[in-house]
Order: sequence, then C-alpha cells, then structure tokens
Amino acid sequence: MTASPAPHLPGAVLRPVRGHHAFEACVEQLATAIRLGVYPLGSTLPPERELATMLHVSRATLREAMAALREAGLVQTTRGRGGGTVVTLKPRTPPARAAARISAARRGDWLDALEFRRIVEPGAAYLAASATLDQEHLGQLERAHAEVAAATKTAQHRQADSRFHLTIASLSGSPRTVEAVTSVQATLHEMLLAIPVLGTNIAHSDRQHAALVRAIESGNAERARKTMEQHCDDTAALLRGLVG
Amino acid sequence: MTASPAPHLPGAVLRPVRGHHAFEACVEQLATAIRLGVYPLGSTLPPERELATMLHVSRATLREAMAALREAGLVQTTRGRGGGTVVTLKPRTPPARAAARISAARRGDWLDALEFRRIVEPGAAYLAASATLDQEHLGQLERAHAEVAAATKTAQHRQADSRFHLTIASLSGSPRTVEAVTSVQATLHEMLLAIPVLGTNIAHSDRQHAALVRAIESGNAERARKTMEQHCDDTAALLRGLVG
DNA sequence: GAAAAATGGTATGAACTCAGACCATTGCTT
DNA sequence: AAGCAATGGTCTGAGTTCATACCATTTTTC
Repeated sequence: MTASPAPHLPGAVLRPVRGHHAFEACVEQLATAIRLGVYPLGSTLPPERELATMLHVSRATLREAMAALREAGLVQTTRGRGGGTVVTLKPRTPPARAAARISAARRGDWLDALEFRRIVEPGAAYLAASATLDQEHLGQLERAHAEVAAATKTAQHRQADSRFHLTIASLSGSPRTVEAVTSVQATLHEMLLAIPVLGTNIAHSDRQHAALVRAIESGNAERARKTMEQHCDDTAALLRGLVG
Repeated sequence: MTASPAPHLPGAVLRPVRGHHAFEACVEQLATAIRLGVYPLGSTLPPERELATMLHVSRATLREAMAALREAGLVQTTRGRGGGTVVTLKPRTPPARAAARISAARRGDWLDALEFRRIVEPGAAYLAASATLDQEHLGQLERAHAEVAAATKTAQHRQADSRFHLTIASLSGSPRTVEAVTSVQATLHEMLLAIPVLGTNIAHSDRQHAALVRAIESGNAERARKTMEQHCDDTAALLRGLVG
C-alpha cells in the first residue's frame, strides 16, 4: 500500500514542459503576431537585439527564426541604419486546404479553444470595462474598432478583428489574460484559415463590436461580458458545425 | 513611412518563449504537483521513463529534476522492481518568510493571478456544471469535496482545497481550462505560503464548496459560476489586503 | 532456486542554445 | 567628405538537452 495513490489529476495537470525548440517557438510567436496583425503589412519589426530580449532568447536563436520567416516569405530584411525587417506577408492562403485533412487531435484542440474562449474573452471584456481607461487607452480601443469596421477584404477584416480583441485584452491590464486571449485568437485564426470560408455575417459582428465598445467605455462590466459572451457564442456556433 | 507601425500590442503579446531551462521547469511542475496534492504524501510517482514522456523531456533531464527534488527532501527513491520515487514532502514551510521580502514584480504577478482566477475558475465551474458527468466523475467530485471538508490541519486543508479546485477544472473536460486553473492554483499556493497565515474562514469556505458541488451535480451552470465567483472574491479580498 | 520483469543508475556523442565579441552595410549629422 | 550611429551578419567556445544504449538492483513468477 503506497498510501492514497494519485487520483485522476496527474494526467490532466502535468503537461509538456516546453513544446519544441526555442527557435521553433520564436517562429510560431512571430508568425502568429504577424498573422494576427499585431505587425501589419509593411510595418517594421523591432531590431533583432530588442526582439531577442523580448522573447528571452539569444540573438543567434532569434536570427534562425527570422531566417525561417524570411524563407517563408512573411518578411524581408535590409541592412544598415534605418534597415530592419519589414512584414511582407504573402497571406499564404492555407497551404493547400486539401492537405488540411484535419486530425482528430487538432479538431479536439479547436473545440477546446472555442470553449476556453467563451470563458476568457468575456472575462477580458469584463476587466476592461472595470478598469479606468485614460485617453490613450480609449484611443486605442476606438481606433481598433474603426479599423475592423472599415476593413473590406476578408483577410484584412480577420486581422483587424484579431487586433480588436487583443486590444480589449490589453486594456484589461492583466498579462495572464492577454496571454490567454492571444492563444485563443491564434487558434481561431488557424481554424478560419483551414475552414471553407464562411461569409461571416460581418454586419452582425460589427453591431456586437460597437455594443462592446460602448459597454467598455461606459464602464458597464456586466454588460460588456454578456455582449462578448453572445459574440463568442455566435462565432462558435458557425464554426462548430463545420468542424465537429 | 513604414506603413502603420504596430500600436501597443507587441509588448503585450510577445512573451518569453520559455522561462528557464528544461530541468528547472520539470522541478517546478513536479514540485507544484506535489505541493498541490496531486501526488499526496506517501504516494508513488510514475516511473521515470513515463514521467519523462509526459513532460516531453529526456530521461536524463528528468533525472536531474528528480535529484533536485530528492535533495530538497520532497521525495525518496528506491531501486528495483516495485521501487520508485515516493512523496515524503517535509512541508518545508516557506524557506524563511523573513527572506521573502516580496519583489514588486512578484506582487504584481500575484494580483494578476487573482484577477485571472476570478475569470477562469468560475468558467471552469460553469463548464463542469454544463457537462454530463458519469458516476466516476461524480465520485471524484464528491471524494474531493469530502477530503477538503474533513481536513483539519491547515497544510492538509490547503492541499485538499487545491485538489478540489483542480478536480472541478478537470470535470470541465477542457485541457486549456485545466492548465489555466493549475497555473492559478500554483500561484495562489505560493501566496499563501509567503503570507502570514490568516485563519481562512474554513467554515465559510466549506459552505461555498458544498454549494458548488450541489450546483455542479444538478447541472445548474449559471449558479455554479456565480458561486465560484463569490468564492474567488472572498479569498481575493483577504489576500489583496495583505499583499497590496 | 532460476529466470523474467520493472525499476533506478550510468555513459556517450550529436544537436541545440547561449553569451559575447567582432564585422559589414547603410543612413544621418556635422 | 568624415565620422557616428543603427542595424543586420558572422564566429567561437561553453553549457544544456537529447536519444539511445547498457548496467545494477529488487521483486515477482515459475
């Protein structure tokens, strides 16, 4: 008798200590940031030394990642003062949707992301509405909203939408919340790329966005959360059918 | 003009690609699992080869971590068939609370964890109540609840409480949710160790636990969430005062 | 009692990552 | 035109981590 052995938790609690090699992780983070529109088309990434510091990675490793991005056509690099790495982002439509016969594990992760999203994004909206926002924050929010409302092409709209949601998360002032929303948005983005593009009801979505902005600006936390919940539910309903 | 340069998001979105060396991460995960009571006193950890696989780490690296745990007095190891590594856990009260003059960064992370917790744990409760639970799940939940209600000594109670919350998370069936709750509970645990132990109002806490179990078993998701929110708020109120 | 099985203990060479220094190119300032 | 500054490009040696064997000890099985 080795005393009460562990119950059911170990399998759930212990998780891989790190997904992959450092440079792969860099590629993933940067590519995600670019695809989500954190660095829009034509913008310049921070200098290598700075990025390396941000990611807690040696410059050598970061450079390997940059080389990969360059080879993938996401960025271009020029030397010398005023040079740097700019985003070119050939949107790289899903590398052959045909090949994307979605594995069961991936599908499971997607569905999980939808569930988790319906927890964290409403939570982020709640926090954002609870926070006291200065002019700069309000400006960020309204700008993000204006961009998503103005976007016409789907790819643009997708990026602007990601940026909008990430902006709300960043207004929450909670790093863990930002991280969770980033992860969820990345997966969402992946799903939308792999799934036969559905004509997202943009008008409907924009009405919800507008309501969100109003709720957050007026500090109505409860309402911001409800609105975001509805927004997540609407998106999820569309996607679940096509994935499940 | 390098096109719309990135706004405010990069700083929030890009995060360290991996905190530390692999073996440190192993130590942290295992120590956390032990302290949270996933592996209770006297229980045997899985064989090294198995743990290494779970954590996606080479056995060599895992063994370094085990050596550290052994040296720290958390576990003991015996060889041969039927041997293995058992939890001895000299509870190691906070390695000198005096030395724990808490850095500002740490304090910030703690407060962030409290905010994030109030998002994810209620969400986990909501999902758990929404899920259809079979006999085994119900048994896990009731056992976890019984243990936390029966615990007398504070250290025991703390572990049982962690297990209770992790069990609810695991009932949600959402890996991302489990991960989030695990992270939050680990930080909470750290806080409680470093803070002059307050006589948590155990009776009050247990009433809330009981209400949670009822709500989850009856499938009342909305109510489970509200109850958990209240529970988190009550805990947070106590802690914020002592940390802020 | 002998063989098998399960477990921890040890060793080796390849690959990855790091930190730091230095080089090369380009634009800005004087 | 000369020098400075900012940026990417290259090199090197040390430290980690990995994968894969193989060894040693104990219990179980026959």
